[in-house]
Amino acid sequence: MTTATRWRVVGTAADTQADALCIVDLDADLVELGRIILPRASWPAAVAEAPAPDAVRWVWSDTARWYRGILEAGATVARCHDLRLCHAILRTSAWTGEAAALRDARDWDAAASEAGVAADDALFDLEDVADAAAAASEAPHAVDAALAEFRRQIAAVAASVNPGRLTLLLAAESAGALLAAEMHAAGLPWSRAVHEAILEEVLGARPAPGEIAPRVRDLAVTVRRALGDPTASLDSQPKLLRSLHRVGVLASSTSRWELARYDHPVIEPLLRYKKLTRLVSANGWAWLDEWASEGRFRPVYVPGGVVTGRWASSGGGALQLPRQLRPAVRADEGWTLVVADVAQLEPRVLAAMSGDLTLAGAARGADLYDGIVARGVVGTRQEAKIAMLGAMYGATTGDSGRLVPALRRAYPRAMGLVDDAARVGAGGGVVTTWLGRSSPAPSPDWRTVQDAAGAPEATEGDRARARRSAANRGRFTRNFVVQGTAAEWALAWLADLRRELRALPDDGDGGGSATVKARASGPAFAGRAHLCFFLHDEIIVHAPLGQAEVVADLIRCSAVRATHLLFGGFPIDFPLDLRITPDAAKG
DNA sequence: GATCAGGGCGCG
DNA sequence: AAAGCGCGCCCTGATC
Repeated sequence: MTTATRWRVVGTAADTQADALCIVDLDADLVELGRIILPRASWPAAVAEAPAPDAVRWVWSDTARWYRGILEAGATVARCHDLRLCHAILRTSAWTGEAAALRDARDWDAAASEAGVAADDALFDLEDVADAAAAASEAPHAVDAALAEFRRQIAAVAASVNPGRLTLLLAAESAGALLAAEMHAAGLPWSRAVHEAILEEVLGARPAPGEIAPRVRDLAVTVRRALGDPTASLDSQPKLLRSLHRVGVLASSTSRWELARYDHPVIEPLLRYKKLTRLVSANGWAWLDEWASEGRFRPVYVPGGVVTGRWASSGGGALQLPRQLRPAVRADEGWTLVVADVAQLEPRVLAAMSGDLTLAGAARGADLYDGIVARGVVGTRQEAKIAMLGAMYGATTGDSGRLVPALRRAYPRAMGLVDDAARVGAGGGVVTTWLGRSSPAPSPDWRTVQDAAGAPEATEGDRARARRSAANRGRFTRNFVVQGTAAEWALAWLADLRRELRALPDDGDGGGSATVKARASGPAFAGRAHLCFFLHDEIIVHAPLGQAEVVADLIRCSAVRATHLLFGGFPIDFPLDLRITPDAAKG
């Protein structure tokens, strides 16, 4: 039996020319087994040809930086440990042990991922690294810096309050980093023709550069007529507001929901105008030209980009694609999409993490809100939804605030968890998700405001300000525990599914156009079902037609395994809405 | 000319 | 019909 290498740390090599890399093999106890130096050009090959690739966990400073070249070379890796992302988790987690050493490692706080920077920069482009600041930002990428940080992190987890859960979190976060890079490389299949057809239907024919789309222009005329001012500016909020005031619409803002309350001939065309100009500027022809080429939209995902642990995105508004344009997400010929989203992810997560068996009972079956109504807690599904969102967001007024007490009576454990989180946050404390991600400590400014309110000479204004900012922070921490744990469930789901999809056989049947066209997904994914989109509680898998049913089963099984991984035997369902469809239009 | 904050709105 | 969490992006207008 051979000794399986568990960890391979990669970084730039010290004391040599800048284009040399070093790989350090470690055994399971982090004992160094050996080092190799190689030229950077052979890095992808070194990965692709490593023995027993699925037994290796690569340890590197930043997934976006190290993985891109591998993907371009047509290879993938099974597992990694992303030091930058794990550092960010561990240095703020309330559970971390021996955290002082991590906090002293300042290089790692500053290290920004390459994911967000220009994608066309060459890997390891050190040519103009002349000044100290740039050199410092390179420091974490050196192999010995990476190795030292890795040892600090392993020690911090081992000495933590809950090493098991933190280990899960770091693994899930790192798997997410791999997936983010892979989905960028694969791209979301995007039909330019469908997108153009939608634009033309809604806006009219594509205008010449500098011109305004026909429907927008016509609507602007209508709106200006209703305003009694042929030169009124519709795109400047202050000017539009003044124009509205002149015709008797005394709104305090020009937001849609406020304008909708006024009865005036200008309102209807104005709201339509706003809708259309939004489509033009956010996802119009310019977007199409910039973001959709070769049948793919390639957003830059930013794992860990949100404090709660959700992903963010950069460029193209990947996480804000309007439902209107979803039909443009279209599988290649011979392929299909498997689209799955979780019904009411956050309240289900809340039920599980609070151990609220009553709420978990209401959640059994397809619709949690119907379950709440069936138990007589509130009257309608809509009320159940509003009440639940209000409870998780901290609503105090309106219908939502009025309905929350009913929920509190029916589900004291679940509501107690979010109420506690709010109380802790309002008092300046830190809250922590199920797997160990903690909210940031309050800012010095926040503390100053609270302290000022406690001083003897404080005014009523000081106290009101402090109450307001305490309540704001309470709503943030209230939501943090739920949103953050939901993000953890989703990551566990993704990571498991990714592993399952990797095990599928390559559909390399050479079947004509299907294989040819799917090449847009890049060499690593051309013949095999792969994840191509992720949005908080929804995934899309791009799959060869023949694998669709298998993929659907894998998606369901992964959800079950993710639930078990996080919540053990606690009886909570996470039902999926799942469909196999050539396009991602929402029913 | 570049940058920033606020309003507004798309997504969950 | 609504006001309560987390984002990114576009537009405008103010400011350097």
